[in-house]
Amino acid sequence: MQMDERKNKILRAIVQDYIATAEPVGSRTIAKKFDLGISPATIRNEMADMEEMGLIEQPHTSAGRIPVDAGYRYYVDCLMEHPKLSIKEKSVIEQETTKRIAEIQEVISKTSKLLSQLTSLTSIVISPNRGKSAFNRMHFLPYQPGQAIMVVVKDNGVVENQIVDIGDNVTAEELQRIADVFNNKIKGHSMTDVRHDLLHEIYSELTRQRSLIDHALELLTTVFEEPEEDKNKVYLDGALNMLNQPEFRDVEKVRSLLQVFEEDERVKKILVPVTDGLNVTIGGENNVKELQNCSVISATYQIDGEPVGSIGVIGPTRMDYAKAMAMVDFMTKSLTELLSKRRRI
Amino acid sequence: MQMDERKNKILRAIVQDYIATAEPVGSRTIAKKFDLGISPATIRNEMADMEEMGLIEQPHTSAGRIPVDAGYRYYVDCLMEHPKLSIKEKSVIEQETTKRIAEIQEVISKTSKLLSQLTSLTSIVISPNRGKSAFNRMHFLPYQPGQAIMVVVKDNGVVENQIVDIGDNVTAEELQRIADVFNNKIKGHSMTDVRHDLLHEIYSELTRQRSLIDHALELLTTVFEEPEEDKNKVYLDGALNMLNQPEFRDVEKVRSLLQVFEEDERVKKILVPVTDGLNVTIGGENNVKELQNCSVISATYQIDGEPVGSIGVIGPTRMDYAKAMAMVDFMTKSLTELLSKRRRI
DNA sequence: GTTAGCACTCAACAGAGAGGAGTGCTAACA
DNA sequence: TGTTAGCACTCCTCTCTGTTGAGTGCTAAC
Repeated sequence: MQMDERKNKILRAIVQDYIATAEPVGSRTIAKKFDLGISPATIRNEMADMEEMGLIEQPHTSAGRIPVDAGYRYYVDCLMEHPKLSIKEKSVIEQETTKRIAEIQEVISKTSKLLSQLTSLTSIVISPNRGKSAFNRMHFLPYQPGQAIMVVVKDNGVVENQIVDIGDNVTAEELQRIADVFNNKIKGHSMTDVRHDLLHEIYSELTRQRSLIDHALELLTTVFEEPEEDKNKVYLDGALNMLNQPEFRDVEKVRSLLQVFEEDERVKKILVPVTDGLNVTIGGENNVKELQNCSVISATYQIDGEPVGSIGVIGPTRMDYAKAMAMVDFMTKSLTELLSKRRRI
Repeated sequence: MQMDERKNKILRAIVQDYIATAEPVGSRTIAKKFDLGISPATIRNEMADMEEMGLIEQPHTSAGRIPVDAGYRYYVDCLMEHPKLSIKEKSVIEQETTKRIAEIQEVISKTSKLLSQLTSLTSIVISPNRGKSAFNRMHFLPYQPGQAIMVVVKDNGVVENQIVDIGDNVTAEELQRIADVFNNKIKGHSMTDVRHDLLHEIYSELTRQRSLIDHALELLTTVFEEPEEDKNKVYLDGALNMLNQPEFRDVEKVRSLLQVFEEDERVKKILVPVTDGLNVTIGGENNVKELQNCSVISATYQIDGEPVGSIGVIGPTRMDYAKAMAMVDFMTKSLTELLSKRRRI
């Protein structure tokens, strides 16, 4: 059995009307609201066909039809029109994002908030792994007896400082010498590089301060290790938007959903990694079982052409896919641009 | 009309039973469950009295009694026994908190999580204002043309760095001179002090670099301004515990409650500042109107004898006050101790 | 002052009936 | 052969009704 043009029109009507009203759609409703030029009876026949094909279903005998996962899937893949964002929507986004924002975490957080506001859905953004930044140079500054301030500059321009325990009898000159050796040897290398290749070389140059070197290496490692808060941090906004959906009129459902949202690890699982373009996960396709009634639209944003994080929205399967997809798409591009622009050095 | 011992016993029974079951408590129930040695009829008479006194009420004519705010208040103030935490509970807390935790924010966050877990309520902790730290000294390090790294050491030992725009034609020596002036003049002063008293002096010493000084002051100010994330940050955990309460079977109530929880400013308002001891706010006593059906138990924790932040739990008015109060009390002390211990310098 | 007895109230529940939305089927029609 | 009108049928939803049971207040007896 094939989907002809008329079936397409009817299915599109069903999905769109159900998205708008959250009520099962009857044949008469379609005939009235959508000008298809055919009678309710004909529509009924077609609907019976599509029910057999597994695209729609009846909640009960005397109800209208609602789409099932496969129906949404077909709608998203084949029937849906892909509207551009309106000028107004774009300008809102641009207004919000062009405010100079210093911190990368703040950019992400703002993006997440904006996305949930504009879609009235729940937004998820996973922050980029800063990682992969290489060592550029280090400085030591006096702190107090037995301790120094170690300032590390990374290749991506990030500056970090840390208090370092040193022996009581280490002079400023010795510290400077250590810094010099580090700066000469490991500039442009990541910490793993150092561990693998350069350790021996560094040791041989500074045999006298070997224990101090060990210490400094240890500390550098902690600097280059992602601090917990930067490691793929999850931003989730608009969770309460879900409560506006009639699908979540039941507190039990609300609880199980919000419980997922509270656990970062499970939220991360929601966003399927895609390398390019938009990913749409509908209902049962989802790998988190509490979200069997939800759909997820996700994408990957990039820094200098390299995918570094994910962004997406989540809503009931009955969501406005067209709008949500346009939003996520635009925000992904906007974020990619924003993050690539702000890199310096 | 006075509360005699028998009324006390009956009210205590009503409150305790209602806390446990969330069902209106009838005279027969009390007579059966609590061995008061009087008949249901007598209990009914006493209950009628107490209803007149505004301590309890009937949801409808043929229902048992439930406490109203004033009833809870009387219970908390006069009737409640104050149990100590069990050895087991204490050991759980101690086990969790004695794991060495480096970051103060992490201490707070752990505390909040623990508190909500142990009470099955929603916990709120407001992190201390680090503020009030004074300037100790500053250093400049090279960054790239036109920019330098400004490293600031505060009196409390905190080290912070920031990228500073300087003119292209500013030499390292000039920067050093500026640093020297700052280090001599404003050591031990807060930024407001500087603004008020020392500005003139600094200007006169460095007339030549006046514009640069302005810039440096600007930057110092931002360093000494609390970064957004540290400014009385709100930690809220176990919001979903509320959904377990039969009081929140209605999604509308859930939404309005969670909406309050999402706004830090409103959450802060929930915790009434107290200088000493525990504060119990019951139902309508609360200043956030969405929480008229909730009670809040809060306290203030200290660093070196000075109150710096608040901690508390929030639950339905029908909460286990005794347990919650014991928990908050213990956690407050534990936090105070933990934070005072870890200060150095 | 306390208690047993009793009439009364009212929420909660279940069942019955009406109304209505929507279907599938059949037969007629183009 | 595809389309449509008509009609019987299904089943949800709402309302009404009666029943049940928990719990009360009142009265009178102890």
